[in-house]
Amino acid sequence: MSTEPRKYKPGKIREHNSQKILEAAECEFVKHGYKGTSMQSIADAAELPKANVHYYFKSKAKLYNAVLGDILQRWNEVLADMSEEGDPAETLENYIRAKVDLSIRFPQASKIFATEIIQGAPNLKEHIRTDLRHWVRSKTKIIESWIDQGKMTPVDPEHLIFMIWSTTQHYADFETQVLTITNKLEYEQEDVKKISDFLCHMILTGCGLKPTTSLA
Amino acid sequence: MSTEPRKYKPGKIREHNSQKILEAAECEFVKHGYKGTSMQSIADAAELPKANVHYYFKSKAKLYNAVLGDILQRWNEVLADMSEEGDPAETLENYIRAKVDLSIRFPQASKIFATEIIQGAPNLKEHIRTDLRHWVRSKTKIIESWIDQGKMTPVDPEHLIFMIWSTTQHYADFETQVLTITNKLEYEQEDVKKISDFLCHMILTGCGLKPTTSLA
DNA sequence: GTCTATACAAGGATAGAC
DNA sequence: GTCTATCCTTGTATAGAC
Repeated sequence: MSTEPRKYKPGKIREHNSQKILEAAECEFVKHGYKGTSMQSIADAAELPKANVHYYFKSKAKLYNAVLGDILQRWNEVLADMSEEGDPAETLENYIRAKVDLSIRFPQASKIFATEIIQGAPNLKEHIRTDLRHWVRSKTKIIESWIDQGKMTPVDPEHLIFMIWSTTQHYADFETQVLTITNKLEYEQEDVKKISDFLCHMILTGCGLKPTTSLA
Repeated sequence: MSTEPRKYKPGKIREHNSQKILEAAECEFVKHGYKGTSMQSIADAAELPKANVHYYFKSKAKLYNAVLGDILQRWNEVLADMSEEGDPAETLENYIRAKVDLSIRFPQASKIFATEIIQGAPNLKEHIRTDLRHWVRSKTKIIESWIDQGKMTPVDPEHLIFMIWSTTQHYADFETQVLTITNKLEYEQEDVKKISDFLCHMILTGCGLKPTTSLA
């Protein structure tokens, strides 16, 4: 009877539940870290029995790695297409704005990534040593070529990248501190613009470049 | 017999053990977060029985708060004496160098502080809302007065402070990532100088100021 | 595919011997 | 003051009913 006219397609429920679990897990891992998070609390947040979480993700470690994978994927969408022929000011500004945007929109992702690295990157060390290092190498080469072409002030390209990462991600990771100090409940559109404009001004000026937007 | 000629003064052992526990706890809390750290692992790291840790610090929560207190105290040693009459370039440069120095020397303190804020600052919200906010207010006033005096470019003082915090603390919190990408095992003296020089150049230039040290 | 019931280990905390 | 033995809770994981 109830087996013939299915309300949902076979994989539909699975997909839906998996997604709910992943979102709940992301939220819990942010608040208590990997070891500090229990499968029970994830199940509660996902409104599913604990055994269900195990059924879908086998173990806590596998679930955590699934969450990390999701985050890295989102991260990789902002890979900044730089080229030696491109304009440094425009390229850097685009990258900074994209990173700020990502930090404001997905602070949780940034927070889990940060926690993972703070704790010594036990699950990401390989990714950093290979993928991320290569990405940085390719970008520093382009920045060096810009410098050789006299397009910008000679600054250390690696530290420039670290500066962009640290300043943009700060608004996600230290969200609580920033909002509390500025006496706000959440970021507004104008805050995002102000932050991006400020960071573009500071970083581009430091590189001897002229930001397209001036400060208020 | 053994009660008369004491080898150590009464409070001596207590002080020594407390210190050992605090150091061990700091180390464990960095690696696994508050909830993820067990009293057993702290006791093991301090080379004492578990019950001893409870004897000295009553509960895990109290021990964690003791660790946080220690960190805040160290933090407050770098309060940067700014004044409206002072020189912006010199003042900012001193502050940046002091912060980099602290990050390199005590990365663990920075990491615990970062983890605490990432998780929503459950134990530090009050401190941020009162002490830290007041500190920031007093500094922004001074920076604003520098701007009014035409001593520097008009940039948002709050975001300037956030930039100094984020860029300097990055070298502590994201130590693992920075070292892995730059293919190093640990920071060397010349790295510290390079980082400080770079940050001073970028931040001061962005403020329309001239760093005392030029880039290589 | 879903969930209840349960096995078994680990964690926080304390009583009480030394 | 120090530490062993123990209590009770919570955690991960799974077996087996539905």
